[in-house]
Amino acid sequence: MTKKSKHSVTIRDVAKKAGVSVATVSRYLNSNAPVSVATSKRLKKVMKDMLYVPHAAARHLASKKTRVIGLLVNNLHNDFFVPLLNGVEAVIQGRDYNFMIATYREGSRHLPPPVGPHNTDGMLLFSDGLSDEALVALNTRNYPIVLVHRTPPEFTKIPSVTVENKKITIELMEHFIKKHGKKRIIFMRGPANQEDSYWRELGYRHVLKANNIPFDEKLILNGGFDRDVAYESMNKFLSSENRVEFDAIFTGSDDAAIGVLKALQQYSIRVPEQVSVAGFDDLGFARFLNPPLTTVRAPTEAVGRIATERLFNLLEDRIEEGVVLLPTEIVIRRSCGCQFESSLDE
Amino acid sequence: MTKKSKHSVTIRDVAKKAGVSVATVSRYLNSNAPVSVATSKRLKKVMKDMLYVPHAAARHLASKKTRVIGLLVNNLHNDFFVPLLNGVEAVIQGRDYNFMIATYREGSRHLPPPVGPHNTDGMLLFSDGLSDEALVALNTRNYPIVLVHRTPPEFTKIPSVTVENKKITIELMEHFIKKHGKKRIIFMRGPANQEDSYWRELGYRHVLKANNIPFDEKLILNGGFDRDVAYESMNKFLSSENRVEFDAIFTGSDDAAIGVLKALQQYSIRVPEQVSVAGFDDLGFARFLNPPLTTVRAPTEAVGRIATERLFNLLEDRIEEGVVLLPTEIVIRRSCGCQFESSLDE
DNA sequence: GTCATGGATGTAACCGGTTACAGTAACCGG
DNA sequence: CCGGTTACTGTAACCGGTTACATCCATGAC
Repeated sequence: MTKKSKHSVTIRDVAKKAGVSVATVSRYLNSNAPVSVATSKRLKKVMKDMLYVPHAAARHLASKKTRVIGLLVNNLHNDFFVPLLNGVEAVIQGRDYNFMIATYREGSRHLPPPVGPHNTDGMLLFSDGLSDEALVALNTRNYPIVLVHRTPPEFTKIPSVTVENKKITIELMEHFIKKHGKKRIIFMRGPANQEDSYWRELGYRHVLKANNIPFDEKLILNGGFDRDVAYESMNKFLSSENRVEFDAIFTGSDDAAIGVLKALQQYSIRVPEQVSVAGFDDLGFARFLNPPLTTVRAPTEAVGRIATERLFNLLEDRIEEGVVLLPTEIVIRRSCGCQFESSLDE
Repeated sequence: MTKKSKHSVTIRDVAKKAGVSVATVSRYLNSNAPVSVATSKRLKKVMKDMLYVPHAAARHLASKKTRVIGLLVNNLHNDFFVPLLNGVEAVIQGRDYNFMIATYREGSRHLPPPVGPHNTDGMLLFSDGLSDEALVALNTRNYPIVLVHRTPPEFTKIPSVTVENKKITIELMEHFIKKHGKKRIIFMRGPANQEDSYWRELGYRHVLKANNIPFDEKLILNGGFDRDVAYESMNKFLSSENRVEFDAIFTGSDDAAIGVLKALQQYSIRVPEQVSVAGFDDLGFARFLNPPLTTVRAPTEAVGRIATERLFNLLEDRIEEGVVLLPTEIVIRRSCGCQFESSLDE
């Protein structure tokens, strides 16, 4: 305990040791003004010797830049986030930025969200915890945000990255109906207010109408895009006294599909012989489920990557507005009833 | 542009409007000194009216606390991280802390890791990017760290949370050998230096010796605990001109198992009829793979939770040292050859 | 009535960087 | 030889909080 053991090396210590002013050290650090070769070399050595690492908070305070971006999500209970995080990470890696993850849902404990202008330079928003008004407020304060799987509020040009939901759901439902003759298709909703779920439901309803199949509220379950929620929900449905007929299930997400398959299995309902099942996302495990899962491939890693790139564009004062809509495609495997020998579909 | 649009509300603005000093405002914010009821009420209102949010960097600079903890991982390419992140998140949620994720591997571009004493109050370390010496250095500087799936360097008491690997691998291999008569078992390594992989390999070698089965270097593949790496590796092995016999595969992780199953499938090798396969982790999808995957259940969410709790103990000056070793258990399903009718194993 | 005590508040230094402004020396063209 | 650049460096104010120290007042013990 010769000195305050906590006290770390500051820029002034470095400056003194190198015989220059703090300004020069700062300039060397940020290479935003010329520093002579001799001085640079000396500083480099001194910093290394002293194990100097600039104090982030001091830097942020003075420069008004945190070099941190935030990602706000409802929760992390989903394998879906792995590709998303990877997309984000891939872009951040290149820059000299950090990455803060926070969960936030409607009615969260803390009123101001854990990430925002006070601790990040910008954020990716994959959460319905913030109202449209809140988004507009952030936007007009010039705080960079990029929405993920969410449509920008009306009259704003907040950039957004999402995937095509409705058309592809229509295609998938048509496949159930035309190819497999299904008529009683269960639709599993995602979390309330989740937009993907909204669009998928629109597609679902559209198809029913187009095929003269009556809409039945009883066939709408809540899957929460979550294996556990979906499992509970499916279980409850199956155990219901006056359970209605059904011959197919669109689970809304691959993760939910896992829960559904588990429930069906426990009731000895065979897939696809008795009911068709389809998911959404095409997560890595989908092709290896039992049976291999028919699903919709969503380019989630690309979503993360593009959203982050767009955020960096904003941070670097380039203009970014409007929605980037990435295409999705149906991946037919066995769970819908198609009799592929094995899923050698690619 | 009446005022600098970027300029946000500061504590002085609040103080002025409320007719008190900044000190009082600060005390109200941190409730670390008495503030009269009347003043409190007034401040509450003023803050709300002005939409005041304390500037994190300023706070950190002055208080020497960032209220951020870091998680350092090699990469995020694995569903394994979902339960881990959830464990961490669950604990952080309760406190008023933030959570920074960074990837870092041996020989990363930036020498000082992206998270450390300069921008976090402590960190969870699930990465082999930092040498033992680096750990010791951090530790002696009193920077709180908790290791995850990594043994503390010798002579240190750095807390660590991990799972039992060796004994359970021995059990699993014994199952392959005793129950299914396997003798040519492929062992897939994880990433180089990954400790779980090291212990599992020790278990593997132990069992071979105990059963008088010769060790064959050709049966050691690199799976990287990653579905793509494992797939490539398996593919290469299978396509090799002088490929050796094998009758079982311990993939090292469920994620790798996916890649292995894919490769086997493409070579029309049937699991478990021709070869047994087992994974590790028991990720959510494992029971639904085709065939359902025999694996080892690791309490990954608990690892994340406990590690984070221990980190908070350190932050709050409570003593934490030594290894917490969480138990693992074998989950028998079909991929090893056991003929369960269906995987109603729970 | 006096003095000690504790509640409530204010003043100003300080945290560790950045950067506007200023200054010096070397160099260059005419 | 001189005025104007350009390269490099230094001084000190500033970013927005926290907190040590001081002050003031009301209360209660004696």
